[in-house]
Amino acid sequence: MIRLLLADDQELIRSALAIMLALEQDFEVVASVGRGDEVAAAAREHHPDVALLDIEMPGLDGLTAAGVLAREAPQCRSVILTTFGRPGYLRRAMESGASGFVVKDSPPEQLADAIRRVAAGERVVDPALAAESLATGASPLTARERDVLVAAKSGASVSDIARKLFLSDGTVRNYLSNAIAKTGTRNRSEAVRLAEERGWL
Amino acid sequence: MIRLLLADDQELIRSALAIMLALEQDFEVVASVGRGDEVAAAAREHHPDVALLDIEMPGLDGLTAAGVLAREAPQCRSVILTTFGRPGYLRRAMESGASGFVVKDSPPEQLADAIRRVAAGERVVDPALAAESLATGASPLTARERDVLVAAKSGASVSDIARKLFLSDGTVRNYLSNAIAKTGTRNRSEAVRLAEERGWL
DNA sequence: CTGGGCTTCTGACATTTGTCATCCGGAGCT
DNA sequence: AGCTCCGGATGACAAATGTCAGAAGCCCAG
Repeated sequence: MIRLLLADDQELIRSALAIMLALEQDFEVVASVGRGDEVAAAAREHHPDVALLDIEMPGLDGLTAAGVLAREAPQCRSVILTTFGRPGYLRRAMESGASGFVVKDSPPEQLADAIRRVAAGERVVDPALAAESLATGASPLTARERDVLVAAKSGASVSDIARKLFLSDGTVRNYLSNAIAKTGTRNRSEAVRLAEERGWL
Repeated sequence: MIRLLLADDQELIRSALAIMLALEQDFEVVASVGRGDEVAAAAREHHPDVALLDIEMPGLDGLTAAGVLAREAPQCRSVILTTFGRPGYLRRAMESGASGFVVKDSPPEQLADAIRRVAAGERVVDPALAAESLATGASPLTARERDVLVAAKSGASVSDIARKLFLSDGTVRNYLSNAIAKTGTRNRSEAVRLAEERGWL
């Protein structure tokens, strides 16, 4: 019997997944939470073998939650289950100690299969995604360049960003300029979009 | 017996929902598609009473699909089932002839309840969302202002937008300036974000 | 038919962005 | 000790963006 923990902020999806997975004879859903920061406590209480984590959750995102689990409940392996097959997410998931990565539009048997293999100690990754991940490669951005892009996401002006990061305006403009050059885009918004798509933020 | 059609691009979610809904004794899932442009054909073939439509789908979005259904298969009512509770989506859903609107993070009983009521001829809307929809009100943007914002979404420059819409650069700048003023924001990107959140695009 | 709103355009202007060259100090490597 | 790379900064310049006033045509409601 494989004990499962479900973490997804959308109740409807969480319940539906719980019901679907419970139909498999060797699965048992022992806990189900709607926030990333409830994952660790639930794992301590219910001792799941595998945690299914959505990335987008209030409180704590799934990638970070996987890292916390790896430290605090090492007997429980993590599978990231998410909408977006961003290559950068995959990389970060693996770095955070997750054992599996499944996108929400894969066929249902694939999820069950992934869970069984992860429970057995294997690492499982959507093959199409793995290929793309290798192709797009790691982020070319430095830490600061990333910070500036993140701050620019909401449409902030140069001086807004400068104030938020305690930098001078000119420095911010330089970082933005570098980021634009490295991403091969033509302005701030394009750079933000591309970096976000690639999972570099 | 209420006959259901499911349309959602994420296979996992679609299957999970199908299994969950099939557990209700008075529901029968008669069709399940992954693209908006397959909805009408499936409805013609399987005569569902209620169609559950996600908004984000390849081919044709759920809102437009609801409009098509209303014309081509009027005996089938539509329920929009989506991740985002954007007030503007609700308005557009109702204008396209949908009978219900449920967000994906509502509790599962609420979905079943909504389906039954819609099948019985009622209109059903998430109450919290309805309130917000009235509060934020209709879009203050003119058709052209909206066009320009849509074109600006991907980070295009003024002249890119101008070429795409067959306008002069100056005109585009005026529309952008108006849109920025009407949204009470401070630049293009903020205006785009806000308008998108409000469902004005 | 007159006024008002929307669309489209122009030109002028101030501000913001993006680019470039250059500089300094610290961390890390050889 | 030298070298290089990165973070941080300055100043200057060109290009893009945002603002404003004005003007013409169009359509619709009163």
